[in-house]
Formats: sequence, C-alpha cells, structure tokens
Amino acid sequence: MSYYYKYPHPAVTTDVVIFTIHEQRLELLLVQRRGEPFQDQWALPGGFVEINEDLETCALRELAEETGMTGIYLEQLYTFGKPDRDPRERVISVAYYALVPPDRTGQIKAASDARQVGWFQLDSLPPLAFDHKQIVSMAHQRLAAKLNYSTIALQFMPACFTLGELQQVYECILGEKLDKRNFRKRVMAHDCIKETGEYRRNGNHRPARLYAVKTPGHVEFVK
Amino acid sequence: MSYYYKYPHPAVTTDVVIFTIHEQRLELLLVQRRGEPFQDQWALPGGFVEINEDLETCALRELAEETGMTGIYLEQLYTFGKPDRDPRERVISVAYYALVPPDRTGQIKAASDARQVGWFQLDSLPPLAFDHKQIVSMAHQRLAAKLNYSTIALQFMPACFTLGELQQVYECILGEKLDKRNFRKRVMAHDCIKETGEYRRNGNHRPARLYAVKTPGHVEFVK
DNA sequence: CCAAAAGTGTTCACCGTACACCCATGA
DNA sequence: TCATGGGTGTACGGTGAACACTTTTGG
Repeated sequence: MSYYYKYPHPAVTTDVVIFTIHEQRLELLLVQRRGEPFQDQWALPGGFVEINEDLETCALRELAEETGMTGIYLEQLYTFGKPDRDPRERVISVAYYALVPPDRTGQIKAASDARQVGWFQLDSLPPLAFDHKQIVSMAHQRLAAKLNYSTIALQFMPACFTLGELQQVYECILGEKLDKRNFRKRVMAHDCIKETGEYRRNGNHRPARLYAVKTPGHVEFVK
Repeated sequence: MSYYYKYPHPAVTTDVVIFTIHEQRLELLLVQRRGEPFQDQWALPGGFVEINEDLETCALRELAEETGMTGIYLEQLYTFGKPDRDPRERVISVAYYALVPPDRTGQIKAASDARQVGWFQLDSLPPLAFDHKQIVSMAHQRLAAKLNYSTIALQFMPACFTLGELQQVYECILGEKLDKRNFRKRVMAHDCIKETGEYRRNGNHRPARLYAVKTPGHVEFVK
C-alpha cells in the first residue's frame, strides 16, 4: 500500500447512460441529485467503484439499484477524467451505456430509493450535472454508429416485435425516416431474427407478423 | 474529502500502446520492469495519474518520458479495471494507444531512464506483465479496424513518403497483401495527401513520387 | 367501402474487386 | 539488357438507394 502515500488516489465512479425507447422516442434515465454540488439537478445514475469491484459489475450494480433490472445489455463507452469535472475532489468516471427493452421499464419506480428518478426524452433533457451532457452526447453518437454495423438495436426489442416496431427504433435513434422495403431486406439478410408464426392485431389494418431474436443477449457484427 | 474515508480509492494509471512501423513490421514500445511484481518482465509504458492531471495529459507525459516525443497521435482505447489485475493493490488502468512515425523513433534511448526500453515486433512479443497482452491485443484490433474507415494510417508516415510505403503500412497492420492499383485509387479518393513534386531514387528501378499529408495531425473519417 | 398499416420486387448507380502491362532506373 | 519496383485503366458483380401497389383488417 506504499503507493497510497506517494500518490493521492482519485475517486473512481461509473456512470451509466440507460437508454430505452418509449412512444417512438429515445429516452434515458436520470436521477435527481440530493446534495451539493449540483443539488436538485438531474444526473446520470452512477456511483463509486468499490475497492474490490469490477468496473462492469459496478455499472451493472448501479443499473440494478436504479431500475431493478438485470441481464441488460451494457457496454463501456469512454472514461472521463478532467481534473475539475467534480468540484469536490478528483473524480474519474468510467462511463457505460445500457439498452433496456421498453417492456422492462415498469419496475423503475419500485426499485428506486427516495430520490426522484425519471425517463427523459433525449431531445428535451433538463440541464445535467457535471459533464454528463457530454457523456450522453457521446453515448448517443456511439449508439447511432453501431446501428449501422451491428445488431445492437435488437437489445431494445421485447421478446416479440413487428418489423415496423424495429424500424421505428432505428428511425428514432438515427433521427430520419427509412425506406420500409430496403429496411426489411437488410434486416432479413442479417438472419438474426425469426418469425414466431404469431400475428399482432392492432387497429383497423392488416395484422403484423411477430418476430423474435434468434440468439437473445448477443450482439452480432455484420459484414 | 469525506469520500476518502467512506470509500477507499483505487489507484489509477494510464498505459500506452505505442505503435510504430519498422522494416515492414508493426512494432510497439515496451519497458522492462525493475521491481515486483513481474520483476524484469516487459510491460507497457505507463504510470500513475497525478491528482490534478488530465488522463490524456498523463498518457502524453508517459509517452514523452519514454520516448522524448511530443505531438504524437494519441487516442483512448479502453479502461481495464479487474480488481486483481495488479497484485499489490487495486489499480484501474485507462489504456491509450499512440502512433509514431518511424522517422521519429531515434530519440528513444536518450530519453529513457535507467530502465531497459525497446521496440518489439507485434508478432513476437515477450511475455507481458499484468493484463498488458490483452491491452495490446485490443489496441491492434482497434487500429486494424480504423484503417478501413479513417485516415489514421497517415499518422505512421514521415513528412514525405511514397505510395508503396503507405501500402506497406496497411499491409503489415492488416496482415495481408493489397492490390496496388485499387489501393492507390482508394487513397487518392480520400484526397488527404498531395504530391510534393519530389521523387525518391531508391535502387535499380524507377523513382517513386513523394507525397505529403495535406493536414498533418488530423485524422479524417471517410464515407 | 374506406382508412390504415402490412407486406412485397425491380431498376439503377456506384463502389470495391480482380486483373496485366509498360516505365524508369542502376547495375 | 536485365532485374526491380513504380505507375496506370477497365470490366464485372454486388450492394445500397429509389420507388408504388396490393393485402388484410376494423369500423
């Protein structure tokens, strides 16, 4: 432990950008801060890494503490370490992002402690504490980039979904409309989803085929 | 500083995978460890982040300390934080990778302190300390991936270079031969290098045109 | 029968790939 | 004149993009 005296150690946290899709909008989970600094402002869920805890485990723990969810897709984003990013002391934050299917966001309120917790549309976020705006921005950029060369979008899908719903996920992350026929061709070429044989009857129109992911929990890289 | 008591802080280091090209081989810089653990084994250059030092600044400092070089391309790679990756205490390492043009590798020996420092071919590395083998592997993977959608390879080039030399850089990073005509077409389409008007006379054959990067220090993403 | 979303194929332009020969030089 | 690497163009196939109509259902 001699290094402890030679080098004062920084604090290390993980912060998690937890995305979901809700009503054709990309949303993320924020918690309201209790104490200073940035009191009452909204921030990414996160917390200190315990001394014998793996970074990813820590991020998963934060995720579970705020949402009650486990088995969620999680990926390291970037490590933010500007010396003055926290006014209290030196804090280095290893940022992660997580993708939550919308059918699993119900548990949030129950799992969270006394603090305010809520989902916010990405395009109308409140002011964020620390450098969290920058973290969110990088996470969104990464997510959008990965849509084009991986099957990461499937992490947003419930067990059964229609191709129209999947397309809406792409559209709201990329912020643009896609051609239905080209989209379906591309998705089918990946060969990562399969028909369930079921249909969803949903309004005054033709029922939509329901699909399921072939190998849940896995993100494939294409090409 | 109340967190100091509530949470014991981990040590944080940066480790840098410093790549260069030498004799048509991808090489990286290693330093020999003096003390325990992994005494006398080779490791990536790296060291503790000072308490008021930016992470990238720290990586650049390590780079300068080991090589005497400044103005080198540097990019964050990934943060490694398994609790037992260092047997002494908890150490979280923010890994970076750097790309050094081969005409600037001469200063190494002079700048380094008493420790052994050397360049090693990527495909014949000695056993590495800690999890540095994994770090190197990820760095190589990232580098190879970026060749295909950025102009990062230009960071390896000296002020003047031939297209043949540039192609060799691609070939030894990707580990495969490329077609000369297609390669030149692609490079020219990027419009990132320009003819200098000079030629290199080099053996019993036609002299090669010399090129220079249009905007040095900048990595463009293509497509 | 009308509205609304589901479902389906073809055409075209562009890009990446494959491929072979002449050029300038030094020995 | 020969060996060596430098330099150049074309033809093909595959992929991504544009584009419109029929189907099935509920009201």
